[in-house]
Amino acid sequence: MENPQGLEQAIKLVSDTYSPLTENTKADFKQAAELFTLEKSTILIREGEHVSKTYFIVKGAARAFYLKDGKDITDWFAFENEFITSIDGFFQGTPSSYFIELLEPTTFLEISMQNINKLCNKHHDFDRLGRMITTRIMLQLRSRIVSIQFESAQQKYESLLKIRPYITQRVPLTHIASYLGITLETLSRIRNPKNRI
Amino acid sequence: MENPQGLEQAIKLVSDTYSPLTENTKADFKQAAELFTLEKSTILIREGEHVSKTYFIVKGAARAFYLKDGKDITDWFAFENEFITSIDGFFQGTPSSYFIELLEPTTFLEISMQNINKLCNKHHDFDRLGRMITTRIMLQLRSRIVSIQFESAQQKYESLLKIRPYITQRVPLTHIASYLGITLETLSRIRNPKNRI
DNA sequence: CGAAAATTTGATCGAAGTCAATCATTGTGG
DNA sequence: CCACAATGATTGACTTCGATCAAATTTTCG
Repeated sequence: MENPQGLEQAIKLVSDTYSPLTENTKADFKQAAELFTLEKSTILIREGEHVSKTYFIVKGAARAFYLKDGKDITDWFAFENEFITSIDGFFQGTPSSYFIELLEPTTFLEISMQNINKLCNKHHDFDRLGRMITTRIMLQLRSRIVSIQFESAQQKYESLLKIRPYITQRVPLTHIASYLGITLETLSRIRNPKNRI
Repeated sequence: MENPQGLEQAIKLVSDTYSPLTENTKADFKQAAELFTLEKSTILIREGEHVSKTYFIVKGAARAFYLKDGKDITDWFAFENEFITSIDGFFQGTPSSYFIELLEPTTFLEISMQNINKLCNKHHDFDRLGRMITTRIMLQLRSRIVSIQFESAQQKYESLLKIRPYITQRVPLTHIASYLGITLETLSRIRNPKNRI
């Protein structure tokens, strides 16, 4: 609760981006959430932990990653106006298989599942907001599957650049490579114009 | 509306499977939905069409597929107690990139987006139901991405069998192969125990 | 029963992985 | 404030999994 003004603005952002909330709901939302600013590389969630919170990025960036045979695999990026959490832990109540890490100094809104449930029960429009958020994520996941499934490494990279043109300026290539399901070496070759036919 | 009893049971199934509905909401739901039984191979949605309806499978099976360079790619299966529609067309209002086809003689509940919106506006618990359904699909999509991303053809097939042990009895291998993002030939070799190391 | 559809099997090829070494950039402590 | 360690990215040689092309075989169903 570093800055109540900022929190109000963050809530307005959520409401404007996903689904409008009444002033009444926003007021309760404000009581239920907190705003933080933390430095780059901060780990918000660790593998194996119980996950009770989700994060909405106001300014900055974060990623979700997991370890597969010791290798760091990025599964999700979140930038301004997007949510991030350990999706399995948060929604299924199971221990997190993900880490959530800040990629930049980041200001974010934090809210617990418990408070979300309270708000959902009290306010129809907050439940609606939840539906809109999950719907949007569902659609993002779907198009990612289509992309992964039948695109070459090159095409996958280009598809990502279309959705997130700025990503290479903000995120190390290693994370982009593992997100795309290709190796760092392959990504490097793709990006090198000398290797074009 | 072949069988009003069946429709009532279908609605109970939805409510029991995803999120409880009050009797009042169920009554309105009943007015807004219809029950159909259609034969195998019926196409419910075609590519390019405007999509206004979603389907809940009571008995039977369906798949969503799209054409990529003329090839038939299965993107989604739905069996008993699951929903299916053209996810992009239905949620984004864009022309469908999918076909929806029945894989067996199938009894299903049909409801339009217009009626869903009406029910969502009128009943908080119906909005909640929508949130639960999209949340579940979101989680399914997530674990599918993990599976596609870093599993071998063999592992992907085994992962699918874990979730849907009966699938090979109900669905042609061609569709399973394209769903897994592998060729029919590779799937055939995987399934042949002679090819095991 | 016979045609069409579905599946299996075989031979070959290529995109991307692995392993390994080098080069570049960043940031921290002496 | 520079040095040098650590991290990040590039390049090269070789390998492999699964795709492709082609044909045979099995199953399904009118």
